[in-house]
Amino acid sequence: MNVMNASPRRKELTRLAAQLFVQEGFDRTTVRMLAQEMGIKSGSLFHHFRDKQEILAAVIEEGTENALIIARDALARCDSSASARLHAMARAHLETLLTDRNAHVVALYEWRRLDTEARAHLSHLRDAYEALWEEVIDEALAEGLVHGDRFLVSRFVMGALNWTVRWYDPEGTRTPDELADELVAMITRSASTP
Amino acid sequence: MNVMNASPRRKELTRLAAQLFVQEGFDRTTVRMLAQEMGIKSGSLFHHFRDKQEILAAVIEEGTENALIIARDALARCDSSASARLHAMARAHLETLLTDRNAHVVALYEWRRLDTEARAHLSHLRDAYEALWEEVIDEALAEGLVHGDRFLVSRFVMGALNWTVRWYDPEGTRTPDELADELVAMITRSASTP
DNA sequence: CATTCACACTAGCGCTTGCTTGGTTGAATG
DNA sequence: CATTCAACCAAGCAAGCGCTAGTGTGAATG
Repeated sequence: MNVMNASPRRKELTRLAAQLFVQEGFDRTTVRMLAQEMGIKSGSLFHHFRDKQEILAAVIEEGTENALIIARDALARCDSSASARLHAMARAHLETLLTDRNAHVVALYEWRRLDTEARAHLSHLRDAYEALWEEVIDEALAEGLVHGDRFLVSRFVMGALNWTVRWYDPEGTRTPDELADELVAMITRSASTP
Repeated sequence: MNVMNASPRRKELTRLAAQLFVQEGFDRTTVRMLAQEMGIKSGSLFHHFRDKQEILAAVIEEGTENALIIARDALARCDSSASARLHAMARAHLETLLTDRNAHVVALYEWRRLDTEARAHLSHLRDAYEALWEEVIDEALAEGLVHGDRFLVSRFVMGALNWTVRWYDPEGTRTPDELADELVAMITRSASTP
């Protein structure tokens, strides 16, 4: 069994697992289905993962780590104005959500299937990500770009963005960036949409 | 087996099932757990419901029907201004979401576990509800209360509201009505929060 | 050339699952 | 008082579940 997530084989298996978990749900995805999708027999699966739970944890960990990296990167390379940072954060959020879609859908829907230890570990990652949001929201509040309670605003914004996985059509006319900008415009006083 | 949802016994069983589905998730809730919670044996369950799927459908149907009733009622009894109707709709949404919480959490999380027929039937109910929202949003757009695309705005608003089931604490200081008003204020140009 | 190692296989154990079957109640109905 | 009927129970079947044990590879390592 591999301990690190780093093994390239394991990373590929994790990606496949994410896809199946989205299609069928975690509980309905059997180890035999996972194995078949991976082109191996069900027993061989446990060479890469201790148990089924660990596959779920690997999927969610991957997704959340990617989200953190992309968000930090976006914030680092953008303008330092509150508006620019707000736009960058919203765009980064949708970018991860919609490109790394499978992993995030799993994280949103199957979080409760994690056992206590995995949940504790992954909570830290998620908290780090949410802290980024609250930071950016704080700056927007300070500049009067948006109004309201910092906690509430960040929850509302993340809710609106996360909900997109339910209805957004990548084949449609709107790009994720446009979507993000529209949301920011909606909660921002100065912007206008003719 | 009862065909109608109307049997009082069945309604009570549905309520209990909703609670268990929230605690454990649909797939992890066994018919034996359901039966025990209901104070009967597992076999007796199938006198009330054709199969496990039908219990899930009953839970979601109940919740969605209630949401429709409450929303229509709220719209009927409120002022006819776009602002009043927007507030009423948001408040109604959170009221159902948080009082009939179990059923709605199940609807949000376990929708995909429904089979094709049940999903088709319940989709109509849900569409009727969402149509109410788009109507109210349309009026708000027409009066210049909010700006943007009708489709996008309604999705963003519903996302922000539905997301509350993940973090809202009924024991906390904020009432659902305050929450709803805060969200409306956030997307509304004229309001201000000192 | 011997050893190790990652990776895969076969076979199946022990348990739980949703659901069925056939029968028993106790109250309401004609 | 015979009949009906919703509601329940006891017992269990067939299928599927996660996971384990033991073994076989071919490539890399010493």
